Amino acid sequence: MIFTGTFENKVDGKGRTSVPAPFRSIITSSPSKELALFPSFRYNALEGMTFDMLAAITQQSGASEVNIFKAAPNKFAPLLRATHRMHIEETGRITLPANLLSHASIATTAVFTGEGHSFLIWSPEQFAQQAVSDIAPVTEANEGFIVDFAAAASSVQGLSS
Amino acid sequence: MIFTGTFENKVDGKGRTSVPAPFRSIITSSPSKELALFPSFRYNALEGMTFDMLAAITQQSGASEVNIFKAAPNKFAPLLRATHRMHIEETGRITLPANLLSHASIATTAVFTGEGHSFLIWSPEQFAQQAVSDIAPVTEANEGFIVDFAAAASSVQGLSS
DNA sequence: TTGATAACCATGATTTCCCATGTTAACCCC
DNA sequence: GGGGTTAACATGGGAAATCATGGTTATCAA
Repeated sequence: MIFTGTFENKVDGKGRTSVPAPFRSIITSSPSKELALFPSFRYNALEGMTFDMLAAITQQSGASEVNIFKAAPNKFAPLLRATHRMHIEETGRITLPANLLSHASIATTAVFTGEGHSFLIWSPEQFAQQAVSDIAPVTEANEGFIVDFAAAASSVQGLSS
Repeated sequence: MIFTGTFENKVDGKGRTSVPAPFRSIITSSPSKELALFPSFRYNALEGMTFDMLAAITQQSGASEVNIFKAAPNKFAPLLRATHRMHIEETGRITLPANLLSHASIATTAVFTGEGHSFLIWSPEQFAQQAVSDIAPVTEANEGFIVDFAAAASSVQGLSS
C-alpha cells in the first residue's frame, strides 16, 4: 500500500487532527492498526508510517537486536527514542504530541503528503516553501530521475493507461 | 513488541517510579508479566526488558546451562548476577533498587527511552549528555545513518501496508 | 520492636473515548 | 443528465477512563 496525495486538515487546541481517509485506511488495515510518528530526517516536518513498517525496517537492519554486551551504540536509537506509537481513534483522528508539533512548526493547520511507504505532515508554510524547490522544470539535475521514472513506468504491466 | 519513545517520570523517596504506560503494556502482556532490570553495559544507565526476553537470550546462547564441573567462566554470569527480576505493581510502578539507582546516578527523575527490544532508564543529565535525542537535519555526522535507513526501508518486502 | 519492603487507597491532571453537527462527495432513481 | 437522498468525512465539545504520583496501612525479617 502506497501513500499518495496531499491533504490539508485542521489541528485543534488539543493537538488533534484527522488523518486523511486514504491514509487512515492503509494504517487501520495493517496488522497492528497503529501508526509510527517521528521527526523527519530530511525536512522540517513529521514522518509517519504503519508501525509494522517501522518494526520491519528496524528488524531488517538489526537495529532492534538485543546487544547487551556490545559497546557500540545502536545507530537507530535516536529514531526509536523519538518515535511515538499512536492509535487512530474511531472518528479518524490522532493527537499530535506537543514536542512534534513544535518540531514541525505546526499550529492550527497540518498538510499531509503521501511519500510512498510513508507520509509527511507539514505546517502550510514549510510545505509551501519545500514544494517550490521540489517541483522544478527539467534540468540536468533531475533529468536522470525523469528518465528512470519513465523507464519504470513503461515496465509496469497491466495498467489501464 | 518494540519499545519506542521517550518519557520522563518522577522517582520518590522510596525509589518508586511509574513505568510509562506503553512500556508497561508490553511487559504485562508478556507470558511472565515481569521485568528484567540490570545495569547497562553500554551506558551509565539501566536496561530493562521482559523477563522472557532475557530468558530467551540466555537459553539461546547456552548461558543458562548447568556446568557444574566446567572451569571456564560463563560470560553471562555478570549479567545474570546483576539482574533484578521485578514485578510491576497494580498502579504501574516499580521500586528501583538502591544499587541500580546509584549506578545510573538517578535521584528524583528518571528518563525512559525505547531501544527496540529493550529500554533504558537514565538520569536526566546522563540522557542529555549521552543521547543524541534530537534528530537533526542532514549533516555529515548522520548522513550515514540516513542512507542505512533508506536502504533498510527499500529492502523491506511483502508488507501488506 | 524496628526497619524495610510491598500492597493498598486517594487524588489531580491528562488523555482518550464517545456523541453531535455541518459539509462534502458519492450514489441512485427518475 | 438532473435532482434528491444517503453515506462518508472533518471537526467541535464534553464525559469517562487512564495515568502519574503522594500517602497510608499491612507484611515480614532481623
